[in-house]
Order: sequence, then C-alpha cells, then structure tokens
Amino acid sequence: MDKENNYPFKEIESKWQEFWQQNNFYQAEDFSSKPKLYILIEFPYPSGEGLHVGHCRSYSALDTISRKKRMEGFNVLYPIGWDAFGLPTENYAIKNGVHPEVATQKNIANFKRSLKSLGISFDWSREVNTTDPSYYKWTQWIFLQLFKKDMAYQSEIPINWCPSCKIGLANEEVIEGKCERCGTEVERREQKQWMLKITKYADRLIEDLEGLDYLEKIKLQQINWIGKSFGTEIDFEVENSNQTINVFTTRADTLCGVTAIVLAPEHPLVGKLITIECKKKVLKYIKDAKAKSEFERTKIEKEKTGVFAGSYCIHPVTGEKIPVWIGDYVIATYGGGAVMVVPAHDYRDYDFAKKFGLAVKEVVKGGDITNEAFTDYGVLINSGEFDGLSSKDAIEKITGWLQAKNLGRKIVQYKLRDWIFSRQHYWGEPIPIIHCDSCGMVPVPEQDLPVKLPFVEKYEPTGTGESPLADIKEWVNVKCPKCGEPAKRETDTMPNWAGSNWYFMRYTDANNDNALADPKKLKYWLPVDWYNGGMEHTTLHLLYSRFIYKFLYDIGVAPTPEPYQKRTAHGMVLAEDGRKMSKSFGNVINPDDIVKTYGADTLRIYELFMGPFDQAISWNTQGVKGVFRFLERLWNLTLECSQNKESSEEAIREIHKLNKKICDDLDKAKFNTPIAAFMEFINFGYANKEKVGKDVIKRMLLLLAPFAPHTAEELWERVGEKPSVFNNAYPKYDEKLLKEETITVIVQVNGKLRTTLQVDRNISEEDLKKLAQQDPHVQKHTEGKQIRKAIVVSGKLVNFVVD
RNA sequence: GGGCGGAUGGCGAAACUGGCAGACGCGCUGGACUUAGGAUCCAGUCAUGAACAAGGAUGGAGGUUCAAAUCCUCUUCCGCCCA
Repeated sequence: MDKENNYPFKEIESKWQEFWQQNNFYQAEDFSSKPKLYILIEFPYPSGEGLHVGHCRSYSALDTISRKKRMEGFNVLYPIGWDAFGLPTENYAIKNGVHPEVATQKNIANFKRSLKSLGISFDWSREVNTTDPSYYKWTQWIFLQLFKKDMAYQSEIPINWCPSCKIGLANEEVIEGKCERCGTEVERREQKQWMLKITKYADRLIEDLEGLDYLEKIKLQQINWIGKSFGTEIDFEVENSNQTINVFTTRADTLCGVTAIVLAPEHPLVGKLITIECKKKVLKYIKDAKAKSEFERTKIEKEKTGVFAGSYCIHPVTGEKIPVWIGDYVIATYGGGAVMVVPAHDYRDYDFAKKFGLAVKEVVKGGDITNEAFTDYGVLINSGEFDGLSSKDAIEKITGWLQAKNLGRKIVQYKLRDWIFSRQHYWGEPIPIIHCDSCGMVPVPEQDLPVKLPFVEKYEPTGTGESPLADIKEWVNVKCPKCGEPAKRETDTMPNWAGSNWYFMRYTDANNDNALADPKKLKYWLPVDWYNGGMEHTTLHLLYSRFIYKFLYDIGVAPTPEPYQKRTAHGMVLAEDGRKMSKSFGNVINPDDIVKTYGADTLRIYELFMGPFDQAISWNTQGVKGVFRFLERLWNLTLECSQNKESSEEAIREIHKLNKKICDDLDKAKFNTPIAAFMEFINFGYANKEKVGKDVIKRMLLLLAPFAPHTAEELWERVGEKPSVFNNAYPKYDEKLLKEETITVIVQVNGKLRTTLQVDRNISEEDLKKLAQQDPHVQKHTEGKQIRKAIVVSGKLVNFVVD
C-alpha cells in the first residue's frame, strides 16, 4: 500500500514555510508594548561542511521555546547570523584557489537553505555577517574605543606560535600544548602582539556572575579560569647587592621551609644574579628553555631541570643564605616569575630538590616527608616564633609579620592574562591603526571606517610572522591622519572572537550605519534573556564577550552591566558509533537528508527526544523512524477524532495532564520528557478513539505547535480552523481537571509492596488504614504478627511495620 | 594531579520534595492484515520461577530511615574542563 498520502510532510512543510515568510511571521517588533523576550543561539561558523545535526539540536530546542513564548504573548526576538571570519575558510581558500569571500558567500547560502528547510522561526530580517564591511566597521570601532581608553596595547611577548597555521595563539587556543585548530605542537616565539586588558575586568567578571542565571558549572568554570587567588609577596634581598627578588606564594606558612629560590629564565633580574663562574652554563640553559613550550615546561610528570645562578639571597625570617636557581618550570607571566622552593611541602619543589640535592626542611607537621611532599595544611614546626600555629593562622601571622617589617605584603593574583588580540592572517578584521614615524600609533579616524580588507589574489601567510597584508604595498602605505607624512597601516588582523563579541547587540538594529546600534533599541532588547551554546565556549567566547560588553557599558554604549541573563549549554551530538562526526570516519549525518526522508518536524522532534538536552548523545537512525511514526499516528488520530463532537472526562484529563507536563518541563529546559508525554497521549488516543473529540484535538494541536510547527499548522487548517495556529494563545492547564476521582495508593508491609488500592481521593487516613489492613494480600503478611506502626502518607501510601 | 559531572534492561533513557524502579522510544518475540513486508495494527518484553506465588535487581561495600536510584561515608570505572 502506498503510504505517501498519509502524512504528506513534503507538501505541508514548504506550504507553511512560504506562508510564514509571506506574512513576516517572525519579525520581532522594536518597542512593542508586549513584554520583550530575547532568545539567542550561538551564530554558526558557515563551514564548507554544511549544517550539522548538532546545530539543529540547539536551534530546535530554543525555537520551541520561542514559538511557545510568542503564543504566550511575548514579543520574541530570535535572530540568526554568520560568524564568518576564520582560519578554515582561509585554509580552504588557499588550498582550492577560491577567494575566502567567495567561499564564505557560498557556504552561507548553503547554510541558509538548510536552516530555512527546518522551519526555525528566526527573524531573518536581522541577519548579520561578521565579514560584511558594514558589520566589521563597528568591530573596528569597538577596537578604537578600547585603544583610546588604553585597553588595547602592543607588547613584545613570548607567545604560543603554531608553525603550521603560522599564527600566534591565545592560551585558550592551545589544547594540551597543541594548536586547537590543527593539532601541531606549539612553539614559543617573541612577537609584537596586540593585547586587550581583560585582566582589568577580572574582579567584575567574577563578582557579577552572582546575579546571573547561568548553569552552575559554567559560573564555576569561568571563576576557575580567572583564577583569583590571595597570597603573599615576599622580598628576598640578594646577598652583597641592593637587588630584591619578589616572590609570590599562597603558602606563606611554609616560609621557614624555603631552601632555594627559583627564577623563570625570563625573569628580569636573571642577568644580574649570574656569577662569572656560572655564566656559560646558565646562558645555555636559558637559550634552550626559551624554545620549549609552556606546556612542556610545566608538565608535572616531566623531570625538572635547572641551574644554579651563583648568587644567594637572605631569608627574611631566619637570615640564612638561600641559593638562587634558574628553572624552566617557573613561568615568567605568573606570580612574577619567581617562586620560593619549599621541598617538604610542594610536589614540584620536592622533585627539584631531590634532583639537585637541596635540603628538605619540614615546617608543617602532618605528613611523612621522607617519601613525598606533604602539601596539606597542618601545624607549624621548625619555624621559630610561629611554631604551633595552624597553617591558616600562620599565613595571616607571617604575612602580617613581613608587612610590619616591609619585607612582604598581601597581594591578589590572577591566572587570567591579557588577551592576545592579533593574528597574522588575511581573513579577519584589519586592526584600524596607522604607524607613523613621527606620531607613533595613530588610530584611523572614525569617519574613515571601515578599513576594508583589500581584495587580493594572494593571502598565504608569509611565515616571517607577518600578516599577508604586509605584502600589499598599495594598501599598507598611507598618509598619517595626524601629520600627513607617509605612514604604514597595521597589518595584523583580529582573531575570530572579535566579531562574535558583540553580534547580539547588532541584532537589535542590524542595518544601522551611524552607530553599532540605536541606543533606544539596545535598551529595549538587552540583556539577552536566554543564551544557549556549547560548553566549549565558556572560557573563550562567553568570557570575552562579557568583558567587551562590560567595557561598552562603561563607555555608555551598552545599556546594562551584563549581556546575558541566562546561559545554558547543550550536549554534543555524536555519530551512531559514539565517535565525533567527521568526514574522515564517514559517519556524518546530514540534516538535509533527514529532512528529505522524514521531514523537518521529525528531525526537530527527534533532536529534542534523543536524550537530556545538556548531555552528549549518539545519533540513532532507528530512533528517527520512531519519531516519524509518532507524527504519523498523531496525524491519523487527528483526522479521525476531529469528527467526534464530545470528549470523555478521561480524555480531557489526559490532555490537561499533557499540558501540565509540557509547561513544567520546558520551564526547566527539559525537552525530551514533553515528547514522551506527547507519545503517551497519542497512545491513549489510539486506544480510546471514540472518547477523543474535537475540543481535545484542538488543544493537542496548540500544544504541538511549538514542537512540530508545520504539522500543527496543516492539521489546524484541516480540522476546520482558521490559520495560523500560532495566532492562538498557548493553552493553560486547569488544575481542577487533573484530579481523578479515585487515586492509587500503594500498600507496603515492612517497606515491601504488597498491593495497590483504588480509593476515593478524599478518603480519610483512618479509613485508608482500615481498608489497607483488611486487604487479603496485606493480611497474609501481617497474620499472627504485631503491627507496631502504620505510616500513612495521605494520597500516596500505607506502610505497616510488623515484628 | 586538581575541579566538575556521571554510572539505572539488549540500547537511548524516565522516576515530583526519599514513597509502585524501568514511563516513552528503539530493538526483540508472538499474532492480525497481506501476493509481499524493512508498511500498519494488536499483544508481550529487567531477571529467577509453572506463576496473578515468592524472593532478587539502579557500578561495588557500608550507613541513616517505616521506606533509598534519590541522603551520608568509603570505593571502582567513565566523561568533560584545567594543569
């Protein structure tokens, strides 16, 4: 039998997509008097691979919310755009000889086609594209504001260098010592880089999390990433010199256990501390260390290396002579690049001391330091006047003691470092700065923005560390805006986080040419009410964009201190084999194929039904079929039952139960259980077709609309209602109708289930107890025994405790 | 090594505030309809048992409680993030 006509998803999907588009259904209205709701998904990077089923998961879920909220009377903004700058496009372009701009256009068109076929209710009139000069004009404008406020600066620093991509990487882009993009081992390299002072906002980025509705683990990850720690800076005077080494420690209680000082090879005082007899050895060591990556240097398991510098410093408490070493396990950028070596109470120091024969002096009691370091808190010994103090008290006391003698002070230390904000690549926003021999760094005047990327044939990295733009003489050579003399453009471009820092602001006013957005519109729409995205962006995009937004708030551009009120994260969608979907494994599921075979509504519902939203989950094609069957059954049930005039009380109760389940669960960002409840209702309907009437069917279609919008629209029309189903209010359940006249009570003896009773819902505890006691199943287990106690939980259970 | 999370049938998973463990879907088994079934419909499906009896089951070991997947302690394994 030909089943094609049964559930004609193909016709109805294109029919209603057209209908929505013609009626501008999902255009959000600026300044509407309805309450506004801004729902945001992370805009995609339009790769050549096309849309991924993982994108669909997030978009479908938030689309369900958006559609429901519109039916509930909210003015919902649910926008979409393209985060289109970035390396993959550039690499693809180099390999295939296609200009990145052309490749980007093609990829966007492909993504757009796929997305539109899903029937997601995006407001396409606000589409943004980070590579569009009218967009990156404002990305550059933001950079100029940062520059003017001294928040952007250039610095010659050792950076993580990927020899394959030929670019510098931020710490966040280095994963286990390898380039995040290509997996090549990163090297260290001194290079002039643009930096943004995110560290200036470290405290606020932590503190302001408090009022936000982010998943707890997201807050925690950001806090840990910023890594605020309180500690003590201690001055060690260098013997026979007026130099002082400042050492940072969080364990001032172990001060008397110090048996050496280790400096990072990059420490500024190193040169002055090397004695003549040690010079040759030390200089060679430093040279070797500089080539190693930070990851390699700080690996715990790695054998520690180091050399004695030849000098000594004086212990501030005991006055002992302490040797100064150079060791590459100390990093220049954290804690000032100097640590005190306390072998007895730190694992790394213990290894270091054992290897180089340094003394191990126990100052905190509690462990056995003959085998390994004891790193817990304990009670102080061998520390003179501080003996007997707990570690916690000792940290306070010793810091106070040092402070009084001006030999140390309390300080705050962050793990977070300033953000490396330049890349030596073609496909990014040019940094709008001009270098002039006489005027120095001159910002491009705002009226000259955007600084457009020149359209060129050659955009390969130079490999010298300079951007390909450096080779384009006619672009690089300009007149200084200040003095008019010949000058050169900055040739670095921005990293691809630049465009995504603020795109959600642009959505409020996507075509404004005079400002990044109209302040009134920003004020109306912001903050974003619900932002969903990947967990992997927690310490990158999410933190960066909060920082930039805060900066914009400080200069009066952003209307609120925080950009996103609520943040959730979805789990990854893995291939059927449980691995990541990848061309090379040949396990990629293409959403286009699913839409073609089963329809958009099936794909959307499957994405929600497959498992808990925040968990990684494997694709299962059989499961897709199950969802298709569900929609088909729903279709048939609707057409059959819409003829019935009356619904039974039971059917009404069932639909209200479904109604409640959907509302309760969606509020908790649970998407799989409402679908399960829907399936239960359809099963009920199939078993009781004559009991389900048109009123119940209509309510069901309204409930369905946010999940399967095409199917709901079509059925709504077919049961004789006026389109669109979305012009109706989302149903509210009636608590009264949920209650059944009889309830099921479980009866236990000694906690074991013996029977269940159907009783009137208003039964008294006494009657219930009596009834339960008389039940033959219960009697069997209580016979001849003493009932010590009976626990009655009204409406739920009776438990008899017998001897 | 640190932080966070997780472990429930053959599989994906449900289970409100501690109160019938396994809803819903997949798969599987049987039946109906059918020329046919990789379509549809109906029934069954944690496991021991002849079972509508009775015991056993939520990674493992203890504990709290009338009652534990849920709370506490210890332990094993897995995932993510950070080093």
